[in-house]
Amino acid sequence: MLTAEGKGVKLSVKYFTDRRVGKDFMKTNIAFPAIERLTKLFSLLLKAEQGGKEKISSTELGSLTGFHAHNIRKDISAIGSIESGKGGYSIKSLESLISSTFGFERKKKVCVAGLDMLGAAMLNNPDAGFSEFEIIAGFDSNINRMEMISTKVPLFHFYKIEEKVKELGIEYAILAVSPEEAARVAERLIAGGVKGILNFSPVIIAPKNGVQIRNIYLVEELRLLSALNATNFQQL
Amino acid sequence: MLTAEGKGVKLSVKYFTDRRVGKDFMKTNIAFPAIERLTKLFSLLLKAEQGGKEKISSTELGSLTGFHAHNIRKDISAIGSIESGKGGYSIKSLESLISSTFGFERKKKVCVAGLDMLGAAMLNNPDAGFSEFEIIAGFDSNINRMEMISTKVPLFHFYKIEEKVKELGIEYAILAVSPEEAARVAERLIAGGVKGILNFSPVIIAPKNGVQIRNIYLVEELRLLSALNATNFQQL
DNA sequence: CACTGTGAAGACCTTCACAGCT
DNA sequence: AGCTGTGAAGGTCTTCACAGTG
Repeated sequence: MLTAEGKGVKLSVKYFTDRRVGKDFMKTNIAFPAIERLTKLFSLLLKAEQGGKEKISSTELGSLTGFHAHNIRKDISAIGSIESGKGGYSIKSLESLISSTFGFERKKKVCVAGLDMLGAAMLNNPDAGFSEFEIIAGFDSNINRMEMISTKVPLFHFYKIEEKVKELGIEYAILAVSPEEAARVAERLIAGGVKGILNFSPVIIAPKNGVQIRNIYLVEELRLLSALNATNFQQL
Repeated sequence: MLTAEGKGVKLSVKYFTDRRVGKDFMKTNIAFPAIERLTKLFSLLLKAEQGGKEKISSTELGSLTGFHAHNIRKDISAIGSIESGKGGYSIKSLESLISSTFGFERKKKVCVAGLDMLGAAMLNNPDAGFSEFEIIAGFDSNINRMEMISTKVPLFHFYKIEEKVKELGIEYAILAVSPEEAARVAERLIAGGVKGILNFSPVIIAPKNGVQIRNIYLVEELRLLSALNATNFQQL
């Protein structure tokens, strides 16, 4: 719940905890880890709802996700309060609280840049079709490769990125290109106006002008797993 | 990124502080976020070394990664101390400090389970070849599909997972199967003795008996990007 | 009375400031 | 002089405990 506690600007390096709304600074109490957890809960709720369930308690959610029930309640109370009673939260209300807070109801258009095997696999990812994300374009630099890909999604050359991203209203991009191309292609996507990039290329792309970036680098993820083992790190 | 999974216990090398985990107090020294950052630094150092550089300062590392120099120095000092002088850390020494702490020198065998487009792309990932990870087997349930895949890596049916993982000494698995198969296949991999799973299937697999798991779910990653935008969240 | 909601306490992580080394 | 190394301080996030609620 939003409290109108007047507070100064705090620019911590990783987080803005205070959000400016109009003239006032409103404490949102919503932290990055909380956003991550609530996003995971959302996927879980969709599944539970399909199973015909109507209510679910923080304890149940906890054992399904591995998060502590305490933490889940706190996260939920940070974004609002909802119908709850004997068996816990109403799944429908919780779902719509999360989706309205984070804008999950709205459909969003996505493109894939880089159509080697990994990119082509993303282009045809069946899972995206069941979500609010719609993959509506693919880009590559290699005409021959593009001709060999079988897909219903229209494909274009890299030099059309800016034009098509604007024209089609693409908001998010999945990037799967060679390390050499990554920075240049990312810049074109940003110039076109995407708001976020999921980067699977083996290069770190730094966040820029409010464009959200997630870098997912296969070898680094494997290294992290092995580092966790080497230090006997125990995930809860 | 981090991460909600960052809960846990660690074995320490030097200075011990007590950390509470459940009811127990365990010794701890190196934190999850630090392991993540050091892993990223390692990839970066490899690249810098190829460029012929010999020394690098914490400030330089900071601007390349977006981390604060303070934080980087602290992370490094948590795992040991090394040759440093005028221009900063010796790249070679820093590299070998990180790799010996986390066991990155040792070669590790990896398999891919699930050979639809995404899995097949992982199987042929050229990047893995330049790392300490070697992909030496693929598994699937569909014989026809397996015959259509062109690769040098030997492929087997799911029912051989336990046998082959043991026989070949496979330590890590990349999982890219349907949501229905995910849990069963993961159990077979664990029964065979893998120590970590990188799960790209649209299902959360919970960590179990010290087997490290990273769940990377395309739609959820896109949702996180859009949630960050919806809350005006600013990354560093 | 089984559940949520939440201030307060505490664990954890980052940042700071400066001593210490080269 | 330039850079690292690190206790201490300061933020952030999680956990606790119990009040509040249908």
